Amino acid sequence: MSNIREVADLAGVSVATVSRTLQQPELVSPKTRAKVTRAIEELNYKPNLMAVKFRSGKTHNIVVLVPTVANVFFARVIRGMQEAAAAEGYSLLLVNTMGDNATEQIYARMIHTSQADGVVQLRAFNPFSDNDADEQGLLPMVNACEILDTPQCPTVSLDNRLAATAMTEHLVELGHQHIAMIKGPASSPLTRERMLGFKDALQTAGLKFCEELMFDGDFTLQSGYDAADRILSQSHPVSAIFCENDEMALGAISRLKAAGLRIPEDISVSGFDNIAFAKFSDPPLTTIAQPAEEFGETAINLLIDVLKGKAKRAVKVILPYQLIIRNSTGPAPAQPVNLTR
Amino acid sequence: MSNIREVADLAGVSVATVSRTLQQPELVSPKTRAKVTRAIEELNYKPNLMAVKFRSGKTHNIVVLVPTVANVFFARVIRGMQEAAAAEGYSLLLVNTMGDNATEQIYARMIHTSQADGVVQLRAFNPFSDNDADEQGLLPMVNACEILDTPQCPTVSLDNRLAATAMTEHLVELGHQHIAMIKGPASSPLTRERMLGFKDALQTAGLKFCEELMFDGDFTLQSGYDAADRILSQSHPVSAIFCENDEMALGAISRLKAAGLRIPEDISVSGFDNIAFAKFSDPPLTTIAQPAEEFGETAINLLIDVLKGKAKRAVKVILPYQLIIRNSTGPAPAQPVNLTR
DNA sequence: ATAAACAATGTAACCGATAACATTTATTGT
DNA sequence: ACAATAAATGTTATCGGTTACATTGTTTAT
Repeated sequence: MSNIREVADLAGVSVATVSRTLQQPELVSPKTRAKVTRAIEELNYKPNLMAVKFRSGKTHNIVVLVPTVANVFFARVIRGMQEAAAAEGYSLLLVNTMGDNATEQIYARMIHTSQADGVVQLRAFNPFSDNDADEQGLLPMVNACEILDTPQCPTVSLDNRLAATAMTEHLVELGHQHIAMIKGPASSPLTRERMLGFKDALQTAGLKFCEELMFDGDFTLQSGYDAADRILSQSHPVSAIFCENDEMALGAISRLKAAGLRIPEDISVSGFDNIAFAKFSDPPLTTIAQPAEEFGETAINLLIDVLKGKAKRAVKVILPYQLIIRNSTGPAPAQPVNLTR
Repeated sequence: MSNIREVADLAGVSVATVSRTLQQPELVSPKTRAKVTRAIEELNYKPNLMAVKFRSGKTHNIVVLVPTVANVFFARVIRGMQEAAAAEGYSLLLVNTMGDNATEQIYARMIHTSQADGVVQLRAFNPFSDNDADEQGLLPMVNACEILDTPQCPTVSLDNRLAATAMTEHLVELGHQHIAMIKGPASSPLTRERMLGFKDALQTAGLKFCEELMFDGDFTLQSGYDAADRILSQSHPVSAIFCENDEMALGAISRLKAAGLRIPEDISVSGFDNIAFAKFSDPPLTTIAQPAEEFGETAINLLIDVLKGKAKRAVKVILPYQLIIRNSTGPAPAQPVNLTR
């Protein structure tokens, strides 16, 4: 692999001239430029960007902490990030953290070892909180999707509380009075926010909130299936289930159908995220659409602003949601269906 | 950010000693080691890995060309790669190429600019074929999942032809004689291989292959839906549809149900990949399971072997498939159902 | 006691590009 | 024609580690 010196020798100029030919060609005479260009081609010279990055102290790498790349929603977010990063000449170091704090800390530390310039965190966990407590909020990080309670960095989020309220109102308008909820992990702020929105709507509607109708899940299909199973074997009446994401909704529907229930005639089910599968499920899923790609794009652009020093750290972007009504939700049955059969 | 020289000064030793304390502590006396360690802690020194990578010429980065991270199957492959890479101290530079050749060439070239050590390509396209034709097969690349026709590098694949034969035999055994196929893009070798396997099985069973029953798709839900739509509006009898992946199968099922057809009583549908949704669809999908994570893991390990110079380039790993029979396939109806109603 | 062998540490070149500064060459004005 | 200025090019320190080689200090063997 040839280096800049070999090119300089072959072209009969100095290394500075070669460097200038590539960086500021207008400073080099056309004659010299031609010589250099020829030498570059002859040697098939490609600048060693590792050297450039080392010297400049800018890696143009961004570490992205993703809880699970296998999640369809995150896959869309990643796509948005990818495009925004490419447009600005940045590369993404994607890390599938499986929600493991230690893993996130390790990878976030790549900015300390000069392997990356900044971090995008898609989970409500501060990977720097540990041993760099003092530096919190000063490190180039952007938090998107699932937001920290007291973020010191720019954030990109949805108003989950309001979105959950909108969904709940939709169910209430259909006449549902006994609404169960399949939640995400208790540790997730998303879950707390969506639950608050759910409660808000119930209160407005004059319905009472029932703790026994809250079921735990972990955003996977299987957990939705299992939660539905628990719903079927308890005694409270239920005419609708508000699931905190589409995967769990689809898992729940699978279990409800296996029990012989019709959706939405016997029981309504709603999701959250509007993943591609939502439109093609049977019945198509009522859900909340999030601008996933825009989450990624915005997060990356904010981070790049931070890196360029031209962003205020207090930026909090809130993206719009959209209630998508399909056929998995319908009017509440005249009288509660017996779930345990 | 402190550097090795500051540490050396504070500890009262030379930079070489600091370096050795970190790299080969056994060469440093315990007394000195303690001094250095203390200085490192005091300054919160973290080696600049960019400098290390630059000096060593090894980036420990691997470029991964993924057609779409949004594809659930690839998401699993990525997860496998991630784990294998982390175990060996490598980072992944994930690139969502959208199947664009130019994009792939640009990113693959990162190994020329010393930004990455090797490439994992998940598509049947040689990103080096362009202007580096001479070097083909000499560059550190591993091709997985969708394989080049004449690969010059190690590959990891499934025997797609045999898997498709197994699936087709399953349908034939159920009595299906009029089997349609929803294919992937014609450019994909996967499609060619699976079609060959499909033909093999038909021939063995003494059934004739019918070109009119081949429908194009692009591995997305929507394309499966659209293809099913075309199947419904043509005149040949069809009692089963072999879809080349699960997404298209789920899309097709959605359309068939909308037409009032029962699955599998009226028409059977099979998929390929066994994504998580396959188990929870209605009906659960008969499909071919691929060890997705193992694809990723094997690809990364092969590449690392290549990078270490201890792998022969002719390695071709073939991973096992598994026919998963669920309820989307069933006995062929006694007499062909009228599709166009 | 002294040479030989070994352990511990230091010195400085090096990786490849960039850019501040120095130097040479060309152009302009009078 | 010659100084003044501008344009083009060259020289070299620098980024932060690693490591070959040199040097100094400590044991061991005879």
